[in-house]
Amino acid sequence: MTGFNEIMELAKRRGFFWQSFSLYGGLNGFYDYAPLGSLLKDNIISIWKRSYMEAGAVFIDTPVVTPESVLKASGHLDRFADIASECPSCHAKYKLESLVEKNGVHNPPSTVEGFKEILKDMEIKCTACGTRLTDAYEFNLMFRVTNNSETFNLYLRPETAQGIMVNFKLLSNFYRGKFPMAVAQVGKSFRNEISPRQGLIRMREFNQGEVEVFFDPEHEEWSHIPEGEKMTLVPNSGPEIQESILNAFKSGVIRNSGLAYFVDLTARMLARSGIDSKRLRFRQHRKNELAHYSSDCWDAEVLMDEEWIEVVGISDRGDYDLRRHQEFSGENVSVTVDGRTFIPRVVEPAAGFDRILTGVLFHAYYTRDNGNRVLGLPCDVAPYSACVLPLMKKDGISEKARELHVKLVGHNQSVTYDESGSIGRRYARQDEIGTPYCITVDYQTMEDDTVTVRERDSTKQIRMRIDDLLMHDNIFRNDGLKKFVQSSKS
RNA sequence: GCGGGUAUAGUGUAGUGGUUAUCACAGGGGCUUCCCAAGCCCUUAACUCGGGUUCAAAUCCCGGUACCCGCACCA
Repeated sequence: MTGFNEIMELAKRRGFFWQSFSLYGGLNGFYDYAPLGSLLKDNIISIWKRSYMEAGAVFIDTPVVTPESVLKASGHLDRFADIASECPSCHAKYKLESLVEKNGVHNPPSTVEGFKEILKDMEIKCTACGTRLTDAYEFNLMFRVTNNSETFNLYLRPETAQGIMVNFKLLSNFYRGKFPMAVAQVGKSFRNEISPRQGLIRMREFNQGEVEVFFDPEHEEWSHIPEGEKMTLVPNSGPEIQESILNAFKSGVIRNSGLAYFVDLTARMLARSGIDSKRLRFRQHRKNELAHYSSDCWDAEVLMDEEWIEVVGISDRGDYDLRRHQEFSGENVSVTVDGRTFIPRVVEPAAGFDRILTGVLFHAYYTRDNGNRVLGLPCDVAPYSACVLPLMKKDGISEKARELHVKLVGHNQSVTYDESGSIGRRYARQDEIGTPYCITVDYQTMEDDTVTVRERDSTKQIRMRIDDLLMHDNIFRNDGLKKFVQSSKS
C-alpha cells in the first residue's frame, strides 16, 4: 500500500506540489502547485467542467472577498464560528456545543452569553484533567479581511457557492427561466482550520468546484437517470451495498432523483480523472453531521493510505440559501413559471480539487518489477501527453527532435522534450511523472520521417509516421493510441 | 489547539563540542551510433530560524517556525 510519505516525497521531488513559503520556514496549511501539479490540476478541473457541462452547467467566476452581510444571510457567520472554552488549568480546548450536549443539554445555545450561563449553572469539567470550565469565547473559522472601511466587515469566502446564490435572479434570466438550472464555479475558498494536516487534504486555502443545481420544487425529478455501473453505497440507515444508481434510486436508498443523478455523474467524473472505482464509495451523512444548510448529503469518499477521504459532497440544500437571501436582502428571489411562483430548491455537488488530485496520485502510483516508479495517470490528466526524445544528440537528431517537439506543441499538445542522459533513464523519468507516451527520434527518422512511440504502462513501442502523429490534435488525449500500441507485437 | 517526537544538498541519510560536514540516489557537463535509471571522467548543491552557554555549537540549553504520531477539530 502506498504511504502518504511516498506520495509527498514524489510530489516534492518531481515538482507536483510543495509547502508554500518554505524559504521563510513555511506556513501551516498552505501549498504551492509546482510546474507538473499545476498542469495536473488544470486537467482535472477541465474534466470536471466537461462532466457537469453534460448536465447543462454554465460557469461563472465571483470574488473571493465577501461582505459580512452575505455570510450573515448564508448562516456562515453564526454557524461557522465555534464557541469554545479553554481549561484554565491544562489549557485543553473544547468545542462547547458538543461538550455541553454530552453533559445532557439537548438544545445548546447559539451565543457566547448563553454558554457562559450554562457554565455558571452546571458543573462542566475538562475531560482531560477534571478542572471546571468557566469561560467561553468565539472562534471563527473564516478569515477576516482587514480593511480601512469602518462601515462593513469583509471575509474570505468559506465556499464558492454563495457567489452563485446571490446571483440567482440574474442567472435565471441568463438561463431563460428554465429548470433545472445548473450553475458552477471553480475557485479558491478559505477556512481557518485549527490544525491543517496531510498535505493537500486539509488546507486553509483550497481549490473548490461547486455546482448549484436549481430545481422547480414541483418538478424535482431529473429527467433521466442512467442504469449505471454498480457502485459502493453506504446509507446512513444500514450496511454498505453494491448497487447501480438506478436501482438505488428505485429502492429509495437515494431519496431524490437529483441527488441520484449527480452521484452517478460525480462517480463518472472521478473515474475519468483517474480515481479507481474500487477505491471509491458514496457515504450518506448521518443526521448529526449535516451542515447547517443541508437536509441530506452523499459524500464521494476515496481510499488513500487506508483512510477514506471526502473528495466531493453532494448535498441537498433545499431552498435554505435562497430563502435566507430573500429574507436578509429584502429582495424577492422567487420566480414565476407557468403561473406558479416559487423559490427553487438546490442540489449541490461540491468538489475539492486538491483532494481529488491527491487521490489521483495515490491511485496512479505503482512500481515495476525492477523497482522503477510509475504514475499510471489517464491520458486526459497527465501533465504531459508525450515527451520527445532524440536517441542521440549528434548527427542532426537533436535538431530533428526539437523540430517535432515544436510542431506537436503547435498542435495544441502538452508535450515536453528531454535529451539529457541515456534513453532508458529518460523513459524512467517520464514514467515517474506519468507521461503516457515517449516519442523517440533515431537514425531511421532521418531517412523516412518515422519515429518510435513508446506507451508508458506496457513499455511497448511501435513505429509511426510523424505525419500521422500530427494529423489529429487530440491523438495523445484518448485511449485509442494507447490500446493500439499495447496490442502491437513489438 | 494540547501532549510526545523530529528538523543536515532536490530526495534519503552519516555525523554526541574542534571534520576541507559522510554516503547514496537525483541533477548538470563530457565520452561511448546509446531503445528502457548501464559504465567511465568532471561537476553543482545542505547543518530550519533567532537567542544563549562555550576559547570553540550541526552537536548542549531556551524560544519561534514547520513536519510526524496521538487527542481534539474538520460547519
